[in-house]
Amino acid sequence: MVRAPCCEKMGLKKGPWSPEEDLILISYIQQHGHGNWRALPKQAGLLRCGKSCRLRWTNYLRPDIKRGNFSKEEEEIIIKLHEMMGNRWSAIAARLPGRTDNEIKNVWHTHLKKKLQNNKIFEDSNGHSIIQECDSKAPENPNSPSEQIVDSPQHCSTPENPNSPSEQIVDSPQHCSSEMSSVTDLSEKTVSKHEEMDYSSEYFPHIDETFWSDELSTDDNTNVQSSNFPAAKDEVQFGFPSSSEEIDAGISKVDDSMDFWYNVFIRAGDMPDLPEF
DNA sequence: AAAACAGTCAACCGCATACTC
DNA sequence: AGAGTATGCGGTTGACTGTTT
Repeated sequence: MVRAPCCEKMGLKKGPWSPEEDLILISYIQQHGHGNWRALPKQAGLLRCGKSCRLRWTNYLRPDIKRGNFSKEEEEIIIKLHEMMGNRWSAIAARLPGRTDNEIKNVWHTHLKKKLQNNKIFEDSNGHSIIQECDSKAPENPNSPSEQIVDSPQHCSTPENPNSPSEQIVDSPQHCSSEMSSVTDLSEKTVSKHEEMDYSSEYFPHIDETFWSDELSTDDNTNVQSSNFPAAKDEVQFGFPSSSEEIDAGISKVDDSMDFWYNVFIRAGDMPDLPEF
């Protein structure tokens, strides 16, 4: 299939976005929504490709994005979900309102992966997580009997791997308690392949079939008992639009959002003139 | 003080899939 | 049904910043 040319087109800007570009994009979407990303930059007067605009909007400018450091609870959720789903960042992001897949991916690679390593959880060559005793060193022989196969993303229940969850090698959520639980704690809860797991909602939200669908949007989390996700909805109530539908519909919440961004630019002393759309 | 190194994160790339005609 | 197009996604890159030497 022939792919349409995109950013390589001459004249299209790449690289970091300027505040002016940001405001133009925000302003345009506020007025017109983002029905067609490809047409958007031209109509908005941006020298960017649609893909770049979409990425900038979804990963940074979208007003329902929660900026700032991840809370411990959020980190725990990411770790748990990653154990279950592997690198399905968008699916993980769908469980963390206000966070983007890109952000979660970055956090995973920069903080959480290291955190897990510090807690002596290793991955062997097959992608299995291996927990090591707190006072011991990394396994020289990954097949040593003292190590336990805890989890492997490949073994998770996914549409591609239709085995029922009860048959999976999946780490129990309680292994990721607050403060990342000590390694001693982890090793005490040795997990073998056939050990019965506690999937009660006390530790983890109820998950139904649609959980595994990529199609879920962040505002469609009704199949998950969100009460188990601290810092979910309440923390992103700034009067910002909570869904793209609201934005598209031009609901008044968006105006609050614009006020927010205008203030940001004004404070920065960098308020550009907006073009007429 | 400055060079080297490490960490972080926004942005890009290319593939897969969904959608439209 | 199939070609063309749009969008979503995960992996990767590279610029920037902070820290160490």
